[in-house]
Amino acid sequence: MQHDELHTEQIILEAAEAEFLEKGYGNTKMVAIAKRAGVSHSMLHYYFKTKENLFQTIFLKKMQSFLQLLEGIFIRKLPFTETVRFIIETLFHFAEQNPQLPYFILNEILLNKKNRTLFLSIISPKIINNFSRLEKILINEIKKGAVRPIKPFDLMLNIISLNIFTFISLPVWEEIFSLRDKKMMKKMLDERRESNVQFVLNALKP
Amino acid sequence: MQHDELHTEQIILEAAEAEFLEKGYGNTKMVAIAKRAGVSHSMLHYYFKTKENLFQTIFLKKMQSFLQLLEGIFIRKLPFTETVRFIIETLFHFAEQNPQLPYFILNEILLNKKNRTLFLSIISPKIINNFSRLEKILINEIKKGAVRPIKPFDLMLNIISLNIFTFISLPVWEEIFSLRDKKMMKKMLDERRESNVQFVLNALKP
DNA sequence: ATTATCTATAGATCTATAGATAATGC
DNA sequence: ATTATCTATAGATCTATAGATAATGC
Repeated sequence: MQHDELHTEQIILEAAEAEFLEKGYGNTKMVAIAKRAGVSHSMLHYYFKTKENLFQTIFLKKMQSFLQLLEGIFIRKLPFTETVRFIIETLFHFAEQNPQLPYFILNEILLNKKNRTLFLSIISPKIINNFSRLEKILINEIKKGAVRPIKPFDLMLNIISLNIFTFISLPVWEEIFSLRDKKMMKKMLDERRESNVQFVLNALKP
Repeated sequence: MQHDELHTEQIILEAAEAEFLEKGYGNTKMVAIAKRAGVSHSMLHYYFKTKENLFQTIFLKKMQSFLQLLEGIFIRKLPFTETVRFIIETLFHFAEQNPQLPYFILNEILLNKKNRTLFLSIISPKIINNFSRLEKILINEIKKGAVRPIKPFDLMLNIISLNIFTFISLPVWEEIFSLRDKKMMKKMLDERRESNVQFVLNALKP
């Protein structure tokens, strides 16, 4: 039975990820994860000791993919307008590929102060450098008169709000517009992404 | 002891509201509500039968105040620019007065399909009329060339995103910027509100 | 007699573990 | 001998109720 170890551990992780992302920590039950994984629930404790532990594994993994996004979002050295477009499109694309992630992370860091502190301690160092670089470029553009005066923090929060909130509230729009069709959904999201880019770029015109 | 009825029921409601808004349905425990209210937890069942029932009372009450916001947000007949400003400021002010509410309602309608359907069935009729009126005004402004072409839904979702997400993510900014001081917080929010107005108005310029 | 309140506890559910069993590796 | 897995169950927690008690109104 030894060859099954990796396999079992893996399907537990996948089931746990699905459950935690759907329902959040408090509403997720170990028995439900076990059922979804198709193993006895004692297996979860065999591999991960406690629920808290299993959750941490998932949460850290998800923060990791969030970090990768942050790495990628600032790297390119493009003209200002293109930088803004690139940030929005990258953020939007990430959320599209991981539609449950924004709400999951938000939910856990809002409900649990420990998670919030952990999240911030991991995210902050990555943010600070990149953000201050963006800040410089922005201030420079404003000085040149190419961009309307706006606080860097406001611009950043606006971009995050416009893109993340679209996905957080997606289940509501799905219900309102009966977006059962994947094709329809894709079209709606493509339009929404471009709308966000245009909205922000226009808002920045002097 | 009869004269205490209203009083006890009231303090239970207040405690329940505080707990549900802080932690959400699943993470709120009846014993915790009872403790907060300073009564025996059997009192909660005496007045409200079940947890589900107590929650519904709170949820409906909160949707009611949300409905009142919707009533107020569209009434004024103002020039387009002033209408947009009024909508943003009213929405922002409401969220400022009820900082936990956006996340609470969002959370419950995302996690529970029954709540979502209930929410939509109550909200929709109020929205549809007002929204189609705003739609007409917007299309007219676009025709006149006074406003850049944008889909009414996008504009609406953008306004909601920019204002609601500010408050949903507030606990994070509080921790990052150590906004313990109420005065500092107020100043930050005042600036944020005006920034949102300017951002949207500028984004709408042709 | 009715109403409000508390204590005690039933019954359900959930996390976690003990102990038995089966399979593989030495 | 070690590892993986299951069943059974302990122990904690949570919702809900039964039944006793005290206070007020008739």
